[in-house]
Amino acid sequence: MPVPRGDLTRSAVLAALGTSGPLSRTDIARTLGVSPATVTQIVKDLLARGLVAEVEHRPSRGGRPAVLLGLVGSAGRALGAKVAADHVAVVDVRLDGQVRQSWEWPFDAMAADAPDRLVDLLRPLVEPAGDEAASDDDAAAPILGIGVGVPGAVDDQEAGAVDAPTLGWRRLALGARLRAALPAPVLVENDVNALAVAERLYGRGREHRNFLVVTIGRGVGAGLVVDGSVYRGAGGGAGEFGHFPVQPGGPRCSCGNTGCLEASVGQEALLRAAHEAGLDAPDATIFAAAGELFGRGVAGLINVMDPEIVIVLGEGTRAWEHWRPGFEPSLRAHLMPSRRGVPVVVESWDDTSWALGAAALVLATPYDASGATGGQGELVRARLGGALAGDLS
Amino acid sequence: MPVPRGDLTRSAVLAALGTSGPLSRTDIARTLGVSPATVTQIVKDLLARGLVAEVEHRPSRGGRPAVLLGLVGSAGRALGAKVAADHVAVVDVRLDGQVRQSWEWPFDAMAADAPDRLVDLLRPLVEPAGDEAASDDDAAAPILGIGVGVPGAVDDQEAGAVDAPTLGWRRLALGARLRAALPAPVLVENDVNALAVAERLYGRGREHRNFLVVTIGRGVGAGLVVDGSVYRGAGGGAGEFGHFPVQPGGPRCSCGNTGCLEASVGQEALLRAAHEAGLDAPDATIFAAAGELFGRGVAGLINVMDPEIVIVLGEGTRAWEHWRPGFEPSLRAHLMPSRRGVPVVVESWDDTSWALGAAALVLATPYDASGATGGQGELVRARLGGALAGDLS
DNA sequence: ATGACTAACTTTAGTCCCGAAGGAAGTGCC
DNA sequence: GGCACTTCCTTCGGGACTAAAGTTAGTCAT
Repeated sequence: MPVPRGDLTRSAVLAALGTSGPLSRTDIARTLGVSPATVTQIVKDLLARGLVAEVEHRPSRGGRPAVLLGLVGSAGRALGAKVAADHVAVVDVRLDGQVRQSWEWPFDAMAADAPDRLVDLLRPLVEPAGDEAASDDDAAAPILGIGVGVPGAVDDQEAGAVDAPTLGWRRLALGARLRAALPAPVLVENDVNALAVAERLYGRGREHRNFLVVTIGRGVGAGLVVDGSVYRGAGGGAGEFGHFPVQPGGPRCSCGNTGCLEASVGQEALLRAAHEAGLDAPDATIFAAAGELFGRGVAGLINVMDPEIVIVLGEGTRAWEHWRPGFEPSLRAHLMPSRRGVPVVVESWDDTSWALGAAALVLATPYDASGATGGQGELVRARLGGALAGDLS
Repeated sequence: MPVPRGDLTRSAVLAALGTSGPLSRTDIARTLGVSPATVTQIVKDLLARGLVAEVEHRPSRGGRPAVLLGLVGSAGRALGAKVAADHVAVVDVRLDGQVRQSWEWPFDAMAADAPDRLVDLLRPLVEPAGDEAASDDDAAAPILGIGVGVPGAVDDQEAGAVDAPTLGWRRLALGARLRAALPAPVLVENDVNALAVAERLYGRGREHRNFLVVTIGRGVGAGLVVDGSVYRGAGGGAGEFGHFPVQPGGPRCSCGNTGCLEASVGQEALLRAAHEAGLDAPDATIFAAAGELFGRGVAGLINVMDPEIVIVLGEGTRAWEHWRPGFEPSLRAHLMPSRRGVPVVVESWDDTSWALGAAALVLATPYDASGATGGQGELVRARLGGALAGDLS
């Protein structure tokens, strides 16, 4: 069923290589649903530009052996920044997803000049001091763009206007501010959605077109991946799982309502519960109660979204053994029968994960067919295409 | 941002005309994001086939007047059938959405030969007795296909395997059975999803690409429209809103769990509550409690999906004045601040609505770019394209 | 080795759609 | 009427992708 997809095929080829490891031309044609002829053409161009390379020859099983193609990791890199209320984490990632370097700085998001401070942090990374630039081979790789993950709703990636109550940001045009001050495309997105993109590119999501990413930590969030791409909703607010009403008459939430999931199982809620019980840290009882609510919420989400898999991430997963006893039974008890088989996996987590997600926004752009990234996405693509071998038209 | 869409552009043109009334060629080009040149080409072909016609000339406002194009309603028709536990409702609908005729028959879905009985009901409609065939001009219009809406999950429209506990159907290959016995393409789909398609084609959904359809009646359901098309989930089960856990420790549901929305606010639950209170019919108190739960559930859905609008449908809406007092305050109390503006509209409802939704499955097929309808969709398209003017290739 | 077979590519002729430029059909002003 | 102006539509050359038919490079039996 040939469904042409415009100039995006070139990006799709990069996507296939970026997400599914080395592939032969025929593999690519098959996975993209594109004709082998087209792949030949496009690969010819990509080889000339130095974006892909012939990696090895897969031994034949009775036919001409396949030539495996791979992305040239050093052909580009991206910066990813995760903005939290009190700090900023940044990573520098190669095109193939390998982390080159990471940083973390204290940051006061509430400050009036927070956007300018963010620029101050990022600018040196985009324009390294000329002297030490040559110290690393990869440093020569062009920066394709900067991804910024924020804990809030972003109206669209093009405009980059952020509503993030926990950062004290209200309709802040972060995208425009950063773009004006930094010499690279900037993509701003909700932090959980960014994680979902990363998961789709490099994680379990590679094998699934419909899945959910759920995070626990300071807040509670969800990323909805629908037909292979992240669903942003009408106003970029899809996946606001933190304000799922799970507890009638529950505690008041920062959003003003009562009974929100986040108000009961967010980090702050757990600490408050511990404090009220006269403890230093949440104990098993507190975690069990939180796990019970979280399990019910996730079950509701699974029932209504019918995903192939659910991936649990976030700082909270470090204490997962405490969550599990409450979570598992509650989840199973509220899943409808036909959803019982949906795997809910908890993945490992480290401090750079959020920032890596933000970087994935940029690295996924060449592969993005939905056009959600708008003009900035075009810029990223242009940098990737033009930077190495110049204009080969 | 030109994104070619393959041979589907022809379908997209029909879609635009079918959903947005008469349009000029330029209008079509604009709404589809396609070049005027392409529209000219395609329209030329469609005119030759008799699928569209030049309707009138829109007076100019200082330029060449636009020639408005419209669908030729009599170019095709579709049957839509809604299967319920105790009856089947069927409609015969023209290409432009106008209902030609409707029927309703008692039906025992639990019977072992239910699929055969359904065939018996539908066959005469597809193969009308030759004598009276000429009585109606439209009867000459080819039947493009038969849409069947069922209250359950359908794995995919191509296979048409149905899981519908309320009908006693478990992995019933309804699609295959009907296709083997009826001389027309058959599309089987969840009834609420079918309604969502109809709403997208003919209702409020015309102006929205992201919205929710929520139904109340015997059961509770939801249809999720994401980026313009109905999201079916991994196993066709997306939108199973009836098993949203809203009431910890609530009544036991037919699915085996407790606290499901449907177990508290479905028709049966309301009648039982009335009976337990010694009443003939649910009173204000019962409706208020149900409305409260329903409002909370809908709020959760809105918070997590971020739709542009929510449309409430189903038999239950006939008694909406009883639901509202419980529903409205609960909904507003649980919506997060940035969702307060999302309109929740209750639409009028009549007995043919479900069946009309099923018919919309077929009528939307020519417009469907997602490929969800598979081979049957191709057949529908072939009938539409080939039937009138023959093969013009 | 020599062919039979298989699978991975490549070439070729053709289709679909686009951008750019131009023709067509009106209004409004002199 | 004549001329500018606006908007709608069409024609034309070109790029992207395809299907179908080759070509290449291996394995496997004889």
